[in-house]
Amino acid sequence: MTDAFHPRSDFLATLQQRGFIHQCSNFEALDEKALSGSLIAYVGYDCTAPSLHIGNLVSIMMLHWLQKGGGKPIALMGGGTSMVGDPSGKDQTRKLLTVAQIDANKAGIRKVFSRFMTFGEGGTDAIMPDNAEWLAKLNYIEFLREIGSHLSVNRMLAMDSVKLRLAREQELSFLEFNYMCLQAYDFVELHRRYGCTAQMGGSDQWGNIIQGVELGRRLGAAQLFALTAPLITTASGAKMGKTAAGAIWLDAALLSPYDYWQFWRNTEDSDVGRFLRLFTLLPLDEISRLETLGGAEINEAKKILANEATGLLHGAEAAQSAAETARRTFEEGALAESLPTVDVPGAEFDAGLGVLAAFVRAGLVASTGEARRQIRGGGLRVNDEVVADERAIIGRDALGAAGVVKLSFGRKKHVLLRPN
RNA sequence: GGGGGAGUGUCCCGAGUGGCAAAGGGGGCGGACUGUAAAUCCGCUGGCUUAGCCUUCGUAGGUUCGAGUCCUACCUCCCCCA
Repeated sequence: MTDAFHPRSDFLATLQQRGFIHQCSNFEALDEKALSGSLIAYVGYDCTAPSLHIGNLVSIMMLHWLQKGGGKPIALMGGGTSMVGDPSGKDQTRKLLTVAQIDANKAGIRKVFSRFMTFGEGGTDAIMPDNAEWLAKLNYIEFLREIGSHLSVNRMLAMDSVKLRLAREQELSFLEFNYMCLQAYDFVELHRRYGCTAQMGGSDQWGNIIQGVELGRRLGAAQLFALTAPLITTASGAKMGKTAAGAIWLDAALLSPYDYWQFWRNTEDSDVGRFLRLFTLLPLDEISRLETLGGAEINEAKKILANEATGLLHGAEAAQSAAETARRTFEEGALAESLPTVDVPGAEFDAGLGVLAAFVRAGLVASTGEARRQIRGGGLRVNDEVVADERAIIGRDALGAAGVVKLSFGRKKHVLLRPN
């Protein structure tokens, strides 16, 4: 739908060229608004996990480009909506979170944003309100009269998120059903408070966002806009960032910069160009050059992707250090001391540490049973030697010059064990 | 309120008739091949002090040498009737 339209505003032009746009409620009018330089737009983030993950990165980048294009980004914390839980795209009701959990999650989530946009009091400075500010003190009857009277149940029942649940005969509680009402109200409230006129999000949010747009119109507010990004999958169709180890978290405490760098380094060939456009700030002509690299040369493009993406999130220094660790580990086969390290009491080394326990201790495998299986499959190595005997003992003699033992799980996951 | 059906390995789907650590997928992980890619092929995919032991089939009891499988009660969900 967007190919035919050529936005005049920097903001939309950039988003379009970089592949951020899936749907827009009114492309021309939004472009007009952005061109006038007064576009204020928001993305909502629920506090359902201790950190945001890579799936949230697309919308964060949208906020970044918004600010760069002269707009004002609002990163809305869903402290209030997290009390309810968004049923979109889910088959089952999510467990209700406690207030304490939500607060803890919120604390983990908010710190990411300052890396992607500038916060402050100025006209295009980003702000970060929390919808608990207005949702928590809502009066039920008042809400029903003021807002509920403008929301159509017929309309909501027709929404995909609801229709799918009903069609599959899966429970949809009244609580969850209200989520979209609250999100619609958020949009209107942000317009009242800050003059926000656009809401952005993933394509799964389209229905919820449109509810807000329509509510705004019925309440006689100014025209509101919906702008969604496509669901990002890998070329092989998998959802981004889903690995057995868990989600690709944006918080360094949950996923080290090194592992984050590795995630990007392992991008599929056919995704490199698309990901460079979405997840880095590199100029487009540079990206087109990089994506024409073929064969093994595309590895260079992947390194640049990893450097840029990691640099954005964790800083250039962390990115460089991750790149260096990877270079030594993979290209030289040398022992890089900056690999993730686990300390083990020296006494255990003196006594001799069983391989099985050692790998569990390093966090590379989940149980001794798994360690055993991996040994049978040839997947574990100590100091680059394949472990053949599950009864093997790691003692002080295994410590190399650097005073550490290198444990490897597969080709790519390495941990250093250090006695202390 | 009456009648019928369903809940299986804590990733998901899903066989399962008294001998079951439980078929088969998907997903994931590992190995081979490569370029730290994809595709392909192979292996693994409850826990432990692993010739063995322990814990799993909605929950709690019961029958039996032995129960995912049979019986009873309960919980949850779905369908039909009211």
